[in-house]
Amino acid sequence: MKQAADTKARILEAGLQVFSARGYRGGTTKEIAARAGVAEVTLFRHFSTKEKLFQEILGSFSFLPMLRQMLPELEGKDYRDSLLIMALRFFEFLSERKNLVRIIHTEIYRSDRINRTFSNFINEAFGTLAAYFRAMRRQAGLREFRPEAAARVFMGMLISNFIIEEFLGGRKTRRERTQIVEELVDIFVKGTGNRR
Amino acid sequence: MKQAADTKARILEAGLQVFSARGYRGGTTKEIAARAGVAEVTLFRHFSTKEKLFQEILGSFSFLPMLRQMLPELEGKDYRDSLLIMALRFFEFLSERKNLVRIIHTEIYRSDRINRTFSNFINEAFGTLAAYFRAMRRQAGLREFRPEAAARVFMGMLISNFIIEEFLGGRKTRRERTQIVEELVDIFVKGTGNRR
DNA sequence: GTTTCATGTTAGTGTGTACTAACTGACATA
DNA sequence: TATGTCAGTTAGTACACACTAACATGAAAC
Repeated sequence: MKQAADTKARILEAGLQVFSARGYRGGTTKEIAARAGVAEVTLFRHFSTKEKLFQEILGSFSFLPMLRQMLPELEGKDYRDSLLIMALRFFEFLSERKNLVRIIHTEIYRSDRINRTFSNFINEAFGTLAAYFRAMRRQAGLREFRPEAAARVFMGMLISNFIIEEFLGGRKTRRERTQIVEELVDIFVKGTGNRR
Repeated sequence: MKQAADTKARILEAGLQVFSARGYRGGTTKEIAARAGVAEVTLFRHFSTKEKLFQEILGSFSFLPMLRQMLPELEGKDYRDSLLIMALRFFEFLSERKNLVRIIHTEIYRSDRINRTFSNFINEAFGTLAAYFRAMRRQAGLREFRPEAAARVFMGMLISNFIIEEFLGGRKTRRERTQIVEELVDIFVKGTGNRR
């Protein structure tokens, strides 16, 4: 039974990789099983259908808990520093879940479930971030701007730059990536901050 | 022969819709033919393979000519006004090609050709925009910032917000959309501009 | 009126793929 | 020793899908 759990985990990991590389339709149970080092029939013993396997893989994506946990930690910190930390952690979060991000990115129109999940995720993240900006605007005396708009700009520039860096651009070192994120954040901070 | 061209166009349009809704693998020649109102065999008379049809559909995407044409028109205009015009036109451009954008968005990892095409597009657009920012920085006396970073932030916030609005969010009126874009641009202008 | 051209109809072929059935073997536990 | 669990092997089913062959039809061009 310990072994069974292990096998299941290997299949999930293999599924993640294969679906990420080939999409849901393109990823065959045969290839997934091969990559997991099990017989195809074993895959079906753990997951009754391909769809079930897919759903289970998706279950692990959520950024919100991390965001919620991060916000209190930032209390008292400088506005720019806070944003930089958030941005870097967000980038890291996405990096660690690259394969999952790619699946969501490509399957989002075809799967109602992904679509709903992701819409909720986006809306909650926007809401939470907007609340943060609203608080900071009072507290740190920022410019006049709609917090919702700021949340959109912030997340938007991060997500799309992550995707471009990660999936389209050439490999970057950690150092280079930090530098890019820093520049993005700086422009944003000047766009919403008061002085400096 | 006039009729033949017309039939071909209908197949291309149907292909665009079907591939957009179901992806390349998910879009069947049967469904495309049905939507175009032709027999499946007619589709294969016009396009020897499904792949050829797909490639021909993709051929029509390019933003760069439009960007190049737009830049001279903006000469002499206010920095903020210029950016707002560019942003709105870009949004409109994407809206008009919604289906194509969706295809690129989802097929980009699976098709080398799309990947190359799109990488070039992004790099050229970044380059052109960066040149614009470099010129403006001198001319309009903007803050110190790396033009490449500015180009990234600008395109990034627009693209990702377009995708979120268009494919995930609820329907928006033209007025609301303009408002959102305006807010994004404002933050960006404050982030890079000198005063105001 | 005959030929040509674009398309339709019907009936396939070959292949890939999700999923199943039936049986076998290895190992752990009681 | 007996039993239950987990996985492998082999062989298969059913279906969807890209693509083809052969012949028919209707309209326009000559």
